[in-house]
Amino acid sequence: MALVQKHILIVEDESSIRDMVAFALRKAGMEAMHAADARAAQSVIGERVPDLILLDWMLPGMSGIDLARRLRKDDLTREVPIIMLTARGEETDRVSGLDAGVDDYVVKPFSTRELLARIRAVMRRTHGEDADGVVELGGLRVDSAAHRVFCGEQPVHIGPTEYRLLHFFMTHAERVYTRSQLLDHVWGGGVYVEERTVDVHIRRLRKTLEPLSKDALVQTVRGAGYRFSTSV
Amino acid sequence: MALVQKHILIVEDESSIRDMVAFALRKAGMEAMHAADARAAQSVIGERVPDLILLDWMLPGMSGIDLARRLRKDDLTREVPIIMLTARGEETDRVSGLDAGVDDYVVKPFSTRELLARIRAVMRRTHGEDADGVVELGGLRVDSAAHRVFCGEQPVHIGPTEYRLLHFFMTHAERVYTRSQLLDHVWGGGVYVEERTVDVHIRRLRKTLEPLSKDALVQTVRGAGYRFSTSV
DNA sequence: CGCCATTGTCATTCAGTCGTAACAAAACAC
DNA sequence: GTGTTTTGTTACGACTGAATGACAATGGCG
Repeated sequence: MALVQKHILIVEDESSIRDMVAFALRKAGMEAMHAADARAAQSVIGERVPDLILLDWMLPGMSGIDLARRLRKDDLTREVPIIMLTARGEETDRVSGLDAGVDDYVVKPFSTRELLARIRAVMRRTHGEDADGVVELGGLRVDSAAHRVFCGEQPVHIGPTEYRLLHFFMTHAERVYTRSQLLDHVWGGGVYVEERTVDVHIRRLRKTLEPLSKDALVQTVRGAGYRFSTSV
Repeated sequence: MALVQKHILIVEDESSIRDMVAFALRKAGMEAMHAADARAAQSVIGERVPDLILLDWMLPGMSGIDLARRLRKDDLTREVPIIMLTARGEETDRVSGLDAGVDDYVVKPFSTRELLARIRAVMRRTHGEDADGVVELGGLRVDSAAHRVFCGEQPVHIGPTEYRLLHFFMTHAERVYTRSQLLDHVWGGGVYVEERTVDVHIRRLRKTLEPLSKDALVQTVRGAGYRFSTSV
């Protein structure tokens, strides 16, 4: 966090909030980018993919949720964590937000303290991937630059979807994700795929990890979803 | 909340509001301290640092905002959550308040019910269950993000219903719940299930806690129901 | 074009979990 | 003490959700 300055994009139409957040972010040693609506956001993202996006729920034109969904569809932005800014009373819509693959929520009005805490929490969670794009966890190593997986020194052959799934898991370990969330994060939002398909790819992922006896890392949480965890 | 009485400081110049709030707080089992202006507030805080501060926006002399800022600077009071009381129409100024690190807002006129709800929410957030929803009690840890239970570092295998039951207990400890209440809270209202079913799940919960010798946390209150308590 | 890898879906099998009833044990009232 | 009420415990059938394997469709590549 201290070494590499994180870039945060704020998508918010109210300039007062935007300025406040930008000020707080800069004071916390992050680089603040901003956009007033979805269209502007997309152009900003086009120039530089931010490390995290703060997204207002209600936006003129395309809504925050729609933008989130769109971002999840794009390979370039699929992995960028999104924190939604919602007004009080909109919390009831949480479900649809989580379904869109949003990482967290902050309800307005919020303190900059809370916002920063959430940002740090999400980044910690999403962390793992260092500068070179190498994640190492539970005896596995994913090199996203080389697009390869290693177990120790031994390279592991893995299919494209299983690779993305594993990569997502390793950068979001110790947390349950529903099938729907996995579809959003790994497949990209708005894709028309059966939820049960996730099961199959979990199976395939486990099968490739089996000969390395690393299949126990992918855990089933009955009634909830799946989890990647280093503790049995 | 029930064990340790929380001290709440009300900084408000209108005595009518002050009294009403103080009355509501005491009825809710909290200790109310009060001050009419910033200077008085600081002297009260000097004697005892409260667990939460209710701060009027407009105060004679130093404004609430300034006081909040000052409290945030002091190491002793930096972590004390602050809820701002604002008159309607001042909401536009929210931004500057949020920047001062205020945790929440209540707009006058407010109901004591809403105020209490906000107080509890802020306390839950800043104190016990915060950020990702980790509850720790009696040597057990429930991580709702990971959907997991730990005893120390050791993960505990637990079924879905037992998990929900334990989670409810740990977030509502030191209090008896009837079987009917447990059914409402853990099973969800409108489900028709025999009351005695609760017994069975209590049994199952105890069984999974037994090998950790944590089963004594789940206590029977004859004629009333069950209770989760850290004291034997 | 034919081959192979990969993908999504389905049907089937499997395993875990649930609620209930039945009986044993404990606590209580008298 | 006895009788009654309340709770503990176990076993079991029904059910749900997950694992698995097979299959057809797709698409890249030589």
